[in-house]
Amino acid sequence: MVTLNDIAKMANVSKSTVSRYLNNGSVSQKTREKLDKIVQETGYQPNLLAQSLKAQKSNMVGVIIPRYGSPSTNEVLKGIDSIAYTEDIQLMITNSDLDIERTKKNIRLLQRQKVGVIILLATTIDEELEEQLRTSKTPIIIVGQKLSGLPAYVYQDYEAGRLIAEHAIKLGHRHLLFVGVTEEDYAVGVLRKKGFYDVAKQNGAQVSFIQSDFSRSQNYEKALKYLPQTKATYIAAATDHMAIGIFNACMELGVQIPNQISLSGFGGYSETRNVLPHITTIQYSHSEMGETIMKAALQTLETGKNRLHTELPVQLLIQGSTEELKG
Amino acid sequence: MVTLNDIAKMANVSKSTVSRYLNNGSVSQKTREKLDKIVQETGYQPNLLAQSLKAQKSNMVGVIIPRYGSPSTNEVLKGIDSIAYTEDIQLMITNSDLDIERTKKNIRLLQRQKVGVIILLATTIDEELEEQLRTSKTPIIIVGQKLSGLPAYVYQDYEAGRLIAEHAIKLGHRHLLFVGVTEEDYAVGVLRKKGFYDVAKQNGAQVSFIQSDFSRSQNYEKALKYLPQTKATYIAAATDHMAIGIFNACMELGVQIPNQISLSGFGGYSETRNVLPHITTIQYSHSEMGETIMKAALQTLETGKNRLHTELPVQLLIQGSTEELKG
DNA sequence: CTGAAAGCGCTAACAA
DNA sequence: TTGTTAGCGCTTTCAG
Repeated sequence: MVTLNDIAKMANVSKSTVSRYLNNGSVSQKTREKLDKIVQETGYQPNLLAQSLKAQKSNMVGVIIPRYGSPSTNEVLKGIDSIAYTEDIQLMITNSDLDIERTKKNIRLLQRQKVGVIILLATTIDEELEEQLRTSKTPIIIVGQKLSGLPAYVYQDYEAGRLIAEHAIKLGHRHLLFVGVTEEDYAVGVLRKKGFYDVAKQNGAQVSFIQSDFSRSQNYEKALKYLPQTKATYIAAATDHMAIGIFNACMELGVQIPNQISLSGFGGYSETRNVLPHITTIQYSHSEMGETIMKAALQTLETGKNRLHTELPVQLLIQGSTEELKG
Repeated sequence: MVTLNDIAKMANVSKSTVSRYLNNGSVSQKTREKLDKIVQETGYQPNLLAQSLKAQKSNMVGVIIPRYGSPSTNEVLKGIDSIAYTEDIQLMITNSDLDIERTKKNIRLLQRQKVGVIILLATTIDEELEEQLRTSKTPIIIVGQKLSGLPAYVYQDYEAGRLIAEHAIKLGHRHLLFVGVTEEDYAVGVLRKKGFYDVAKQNGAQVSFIQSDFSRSQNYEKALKYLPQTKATYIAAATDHMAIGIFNACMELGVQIPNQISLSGFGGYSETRNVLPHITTIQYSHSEMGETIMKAALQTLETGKNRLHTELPVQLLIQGSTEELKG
C-alpha cells in the first residue's frame, strides 16, 4: 500500500509538504506538479483511519435503524442519504433488529468508531438505554420517541388521528371503527387512536375498537370475522399495511369499498396504491424527516450542540377508498 | 475522552500491560483486578480507529447497494446482516443511488476506510468500473453481474424464465404473453425472457411480447390498452411489481384472474400477497443470497482470496393467480 | 509478569 | 515555501 511517506520519498520532499499539498495547498508550483504526477501514477489515496485518528473524529454519521426493509425506515434513510451525499459525509448504518440490547451495543460501537453524531431511529427505550443516551459524549439524535430533556424528532401522530376522524365525520360517517395496536407503541398505539377518538366523540359519532397487530395476515383474519357483524361504515386502520389486510378481507367477503364501507390507513407508503381503489391515508413525509434529521446532524457536527425536539407535520391523502356516506 | 494511556497512569502500570489485559490476558491476578475496576469506573472503550490503524485493516465489510428501499436489496441486506452480526463484524453500507460514478466513488471511500472486503450489489458496470474492480487491492465480491475472471454471485435467471413457461404449459396454456423490460438489464431483460421463450417454443406455444418498464403505473396503463385485444390466456410479467400493475388493470376491466387470464411475476416478494388471489411467482431467495455472500466475504477476510462465481437456484411459487386453462 | 520503545499514516506547530 | 518534530491511541517486539 502506498502511503504519504512513500510519496514524500519518491518526490524527495518531506511528509509535511505532501500533507500540505493534499490539504492547504501552500506549495510551490514545481513540487505541486511533481506531486501531481506521482500521486497520479501511484494512485495514492490518503488513509482515512489515520486521518480520523489524528483528527480525533471521523466525519461519519452513525445511523441505527430498527430493521431492514421497513418502508418508513427506507424513506427516512433516503432523506438522510440525500443530504449526507451532497455534504460529502459518510454514513455508518447499523441495524438493531428491534433488539434493545443490540441498540446499546451499536451505540457503543459507533462511539468507538468516533462518529461525529449518532442518529437513532428508536422503537423502545428502557432505563439503561436512556442512561446511555443521556451520558453519551457523542451527540445522539433520537427519532420517533420523546424523552424529556433529550433532543428528538417525532411526527404529529395525535394530529394524524384527528385528521382521519375529521375526514370521516366530514363524509357523514357516524359509526366508526378503529383497528389499532398495542399501547406499548406510543405513537401508533396511543396517539393515533386518541386523536381519532377525541374528534369522533366531539362530534357525537359512535366509535368501536379492535386491537390487532401490525401484520397483514392478522388483520385479514380479524376483519373476516368481524366485518359481517359490524355496523361501522368507516374503518380506520392504524397503518397502511393493516389496511391492506382488511381490504383483502373485504374483497373476500364481497364487501365493496368504498360503496359499503370506507377504509383508511396511516403511513402514505406506495403500498396504498397496490390495490384498487387506492387507500386513503395520512402521509408521513419520512424522506423529509430524514432530511431534517440529517441537517440537524450536520449542525451538531459543526457546533457540537443539538436543539430540542421538533414535531413534523402530517398530511391527509384522500384516495378512492373513502367516500361520502350513502343516504 | 479516556484512553488506554489514562488507564495505565491510573493503575500505575504501563500501556503495554493494559493492552495485554485487554487482549491476550497475560497479566497477574492483582493488576487484572485493579484494571477491572478502573475500566469499569471510567467506562473506557478502546478506540477502534487506533486499533484499525495499527492493524492496517478494520474488521469491517463494505456494502454498496444500488438504492434504498428496493425489496430485493433489503432482503439481501438482511441475509448479510444476520451473518455479520453473529460473526461480530461491522458493516459499512453505502448507497450508489443507481449512479455508476457514485459507485466508483464509494469503492474508493471504502478502500480508504481499509475495509476488509467490499460487497458490490451491481447494476451496470462500465469499462472504468471494471478496471477499478480488477485492480482493487481490497477484495471485491460482485453480486448480480457476471464479469469474466472476477468472482461473482448471480441467480439462475434463465432457469427462472424456463420454470414459469413450463408452469404455463403444464396448465395447458397455448397463448402466452411476456411483459418484459429493456435488454440493457441482462438478468431481467434478457435471461428471464429467453428462458421463457425457449420453453414456450419447444412446446409449440404462441408467444407475444410487450416491452414495458419496471413501474407499476406503466404496466397498468399498457395492460389497460392491450388486454382487451389479446388472445393470451397466460401473462408472465418480468417482475412482481409489474404484475401488480397488470393485476390492477384486470380488476379495472373486469377481467377475472385466474378464470379468464392467468398471471405471474418474478421475485417472490411479499407484495404478491397484497392482492387476492396472490400472484404466482418465482422465489428468489435474496436473504439466502445475502448469507451466501457474507459467508464468502468472511472467507475472503481470512484467506484474502475469493472463489469464482456461483449461481443460486430459484424456485417456482404457485399461488392463486394461475390456473389450468378452461376447456 | 511487566515496561520501554518503536511505529501504524497522518497532521500541525514551529523553525528555518 | 519547506523540513523537523511530536503526537493522535493502540499493539507488539524485546529486555528485564
